[in-house]
Amino acid sequence: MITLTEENYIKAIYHLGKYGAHNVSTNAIAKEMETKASSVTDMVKKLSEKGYADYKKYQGVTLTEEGKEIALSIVRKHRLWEVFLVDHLNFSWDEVHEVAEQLEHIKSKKLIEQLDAFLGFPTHDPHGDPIPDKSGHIKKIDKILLSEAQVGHRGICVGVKDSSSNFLKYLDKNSIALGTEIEIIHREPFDHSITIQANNKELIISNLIANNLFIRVS
Amino acid sequence: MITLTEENYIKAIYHLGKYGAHNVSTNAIAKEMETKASSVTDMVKKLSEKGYADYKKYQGVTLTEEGKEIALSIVRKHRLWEVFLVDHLNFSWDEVHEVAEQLEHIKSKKLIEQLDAFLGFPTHDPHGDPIPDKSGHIKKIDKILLSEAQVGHRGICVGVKDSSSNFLKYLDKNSIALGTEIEIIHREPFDHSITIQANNKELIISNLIANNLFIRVS
DNA sequence: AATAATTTTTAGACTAATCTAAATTTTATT
DNA sequence: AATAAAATTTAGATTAGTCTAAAAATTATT
Repeated sequence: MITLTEENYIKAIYHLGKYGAHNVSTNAIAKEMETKASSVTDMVKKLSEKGYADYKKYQGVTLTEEGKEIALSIVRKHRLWEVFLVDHLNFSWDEVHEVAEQLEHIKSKKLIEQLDAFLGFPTHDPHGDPIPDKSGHIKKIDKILLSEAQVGHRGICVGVKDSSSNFLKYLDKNSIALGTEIEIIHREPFDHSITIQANNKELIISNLIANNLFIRVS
Repeated sequence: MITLTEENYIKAIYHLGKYGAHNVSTNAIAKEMETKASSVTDMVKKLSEKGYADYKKYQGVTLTEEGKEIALSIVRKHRLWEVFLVDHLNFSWDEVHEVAEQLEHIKSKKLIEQLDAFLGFPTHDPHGDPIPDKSGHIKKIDKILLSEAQVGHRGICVGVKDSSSNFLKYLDKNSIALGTEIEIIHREPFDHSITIQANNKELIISNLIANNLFIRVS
């Protein structure tokens, strides 16, 4: 049987290793999990013994196929619950994370499949992140960061990279949501801030903001 | 902070102490929790130190007001989730318990209040058990066990005492559900089995069955 | 009232997960 | 290549919850 703590470590390793298949470092996991490196060492040894991860001393860790499957099932549950909270329980996109962190550990195959059906088999969560299907497959859409878009181009907002409450509240305040049409009017060479047109209004956003907003160019 | 295990002990003490305010014995808790008496002793000491229970050596344990509040909030969550599973996720009443046991520990005030509203503020769960309101108040209905009903009387089924899967499946098989009209035709003196009329059919049920079905006499 | 049976508690050990502090290994810098 | 800095691991302790086996208290029976 897999414990809640093991699940959380597997999820952390998955998220840290997502881009590029390189080994995830002990310190990186410790930072992500807000724990100490020594605790991480103990746990990755255990995950390795149980067959969820490959670990060699001082060399970092990667997930095995079994580990990845577990990670994807947790991600799937997390994102489906987020959709439920936003679509049916009046949560806003900056409120869902904490609760979904708890709900993602509920174990019941029937529950999650019925929930999926109840929600209409959504493909993306409220932050635009893709929801793995029953067999763990993720449908990728070609999105780019707003900071990488060229002046003159237009696209629609399809996701956020950072989903911290502060960032999401900033977007709400400026009427930027998933589906919002955005045109890049001007990029300021000095600070890389960007002037965009959205909701028929011009808005200047900092490079940091632009670096955390995904659009699909149309 | 209260742990998951503490919550489960509090819930067990609540359920065992529900009828009559007498002290709950160590052995009774051990049986309910499927654990050893020595573990129970340790835990009730801890609950007592934390202010959730009153405990005196060899004398059993009762919940404090704070303990009762916690118990009621867990019961409320459990039963609301059961309604959700049955009403919206196609679970049958014999499948909900295990999953609700997990969901009842999710901590989020907003979640449970929004869920309550989403479900239309239900007053009873799929087994006919009352759902405590936000402030822990339970609305009691006057129900009696079918085994206590008099021959000739009629009523509607409003709850089950046992909610084990086997019992609930028996009821399904015999088309008895919450809301079913039942008339007591005959009681057999020898084994206390009862002949009832339900769904326009006569049915003989054992005393054990009759002892686990609640009706409201009409 | 004494003894037997049952219940409950205590003592001590175990596992999972964590931590601090020290030791070791790897990586970076001179 | 030697040394300094950073990252990682080990050793040993701690907490929550559990267990077995033995001791103590309560309850039942003669």
